[in-house]
Amino acid sequence: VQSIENQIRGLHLDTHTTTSSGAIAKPVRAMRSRRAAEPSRSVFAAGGALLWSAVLGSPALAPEVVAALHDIAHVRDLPAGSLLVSSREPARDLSLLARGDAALGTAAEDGSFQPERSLQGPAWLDAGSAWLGGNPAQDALALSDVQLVTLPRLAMQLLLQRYPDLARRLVVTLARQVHTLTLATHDLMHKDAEGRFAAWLLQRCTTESAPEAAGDGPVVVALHERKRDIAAQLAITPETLSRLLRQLSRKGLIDVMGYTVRVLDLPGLRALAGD
Amino acid sequence: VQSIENQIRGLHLDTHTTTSSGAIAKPVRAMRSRRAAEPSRSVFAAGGALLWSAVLGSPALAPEVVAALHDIAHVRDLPAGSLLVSSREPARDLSLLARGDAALGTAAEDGSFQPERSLQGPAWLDAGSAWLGGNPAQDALALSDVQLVTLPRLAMQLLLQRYPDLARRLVVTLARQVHTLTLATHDLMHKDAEGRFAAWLLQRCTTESAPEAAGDGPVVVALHERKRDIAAQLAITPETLSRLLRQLSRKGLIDVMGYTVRVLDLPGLRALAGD
DNA sequence: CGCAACATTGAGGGCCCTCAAGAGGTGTGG
DNA sequence: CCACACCTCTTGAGGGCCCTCAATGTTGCG
Repeated sequence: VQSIENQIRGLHLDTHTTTSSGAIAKPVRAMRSRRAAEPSRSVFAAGGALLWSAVLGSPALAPEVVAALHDIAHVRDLPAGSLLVSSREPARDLSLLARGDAALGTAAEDGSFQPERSLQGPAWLDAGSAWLGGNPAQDALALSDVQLVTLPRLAMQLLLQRYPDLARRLVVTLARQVHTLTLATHDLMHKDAEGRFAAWLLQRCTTESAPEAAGDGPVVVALHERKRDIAAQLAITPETLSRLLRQLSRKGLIDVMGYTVRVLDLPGLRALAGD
Repeated sequence: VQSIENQIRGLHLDTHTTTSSGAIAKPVRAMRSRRAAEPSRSVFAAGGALLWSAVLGSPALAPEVVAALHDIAHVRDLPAGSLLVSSREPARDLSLLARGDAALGTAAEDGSFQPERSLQGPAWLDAGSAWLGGNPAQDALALSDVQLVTLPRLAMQLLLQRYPDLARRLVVTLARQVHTLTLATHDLMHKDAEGRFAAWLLQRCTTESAPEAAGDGPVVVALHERKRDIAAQLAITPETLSRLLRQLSRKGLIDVMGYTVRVLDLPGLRALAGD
């Protein structure tokens, strides 16, 4: 249980870190920073096509569909710390994050926030709750300045009627969420902390270093979030994560330098991950 | 880890139990039984309308949509123990259970099966994987003789194009699954065994005794599955579940008689469940 | 420099799993 | 009909994993 201010502050710890001395000996924290320095054109630059293909699938949407989505979308720029989705009021819109970082979790009345999952860049915040006529199951908190896009459910429903391809993509989006959540539940039920962390690391390896060109010996994973947030995602305490890092490092599976992890033994990690 | 035969056998333990002596002193196991005694007309009796409204929502589907679904649906009667969905091969169909009981979980090569969730009656087995072009995240095992319905993804996609209302219902179905899984993940991450069991009991109270007419003092919950399966759903061992039952019973929150649980203190249970 | 937050490390303890034994019930074969 | 195998549930003893609490080191900031 921690205050929102703390979580935000953590993201701005190192706005000018790469300028400092050692890039090896000291933790190189490739946090998401310096965002304000860039112009705000964002994903909407190309008329929004980039945003929609990022969240609705790669085969580009028809221009008229993009235009229609653009018509019904409400776009808002919100500061870090904003509550983007609240489980206390009925979900009337589909919501997605066009730009910035956010955490899904549970917000308490006292202002604390328990993160369960973290999101970045263009990604859905909640594509499902609006269809159920109830409240979202999770809250969403902006960890950086963000651009929030909301799609009224009723308007979206009309669009689905008109553009069957859009409906198919929404189905795929939700199916992917079901898949991800099913795997997450499975891990929580059957794997211990070590296994879950190994699986987490492996996923970071594959999704992050897509250009797996260079000698695949030591894969380097940069931790984009605070370790306590990683721990929260794995449902363990920061202390346990710290011990796990040391433990795996002692076994020679990984090499930890601050916020940079070099994976030395992929098969070994896979064995720990269970399957 | 247990053999499939054991799980099946467990369901037929008491085919003629209600005829026996004491309904109070002895465990009254209202298991799903005597199914073979009933005629096999099943949910498809009324032209399938019952089935589809059960899995796709209450406002009845248009007759032509029902007919179209019926056209593309493959219906199979399978014996207990059949593997209904396999995570070892790509999902080409949406699959649902028209009749019977099944468990979702993980099947190992040695024939053992780790259940994670149990389903009964008309219910979706897997409405999502087919859209992803990959393998299902879970296996499904028939616990009783079942009627399996599969819908080829391609044919389904054509139907979604023709009938937008059908697309909307599929979206709602998937959204509901996302909601359920999100809550399950939350419980696993933040609640201990006692809290998860309390939450499970409360859900059984509300979904089961829909006709909450009679004096709401002692709510009676009948355990439809083996306790070891309940334990598996809660990600605890049968031993722990047994101890939990005794513990809650000693506290006066519930009263346990075999497979019948009387809930004596709903507010107390709610407090244990956390929220 | 002092403060605040994060990460790390150690000590202690609680929750829950593992292992083992026993009771009760059911189906099977002698 | 009874012995036997087999399953389930229960109960106890022991132990491991991970949490909690506390102290310390490090880094960034006013």
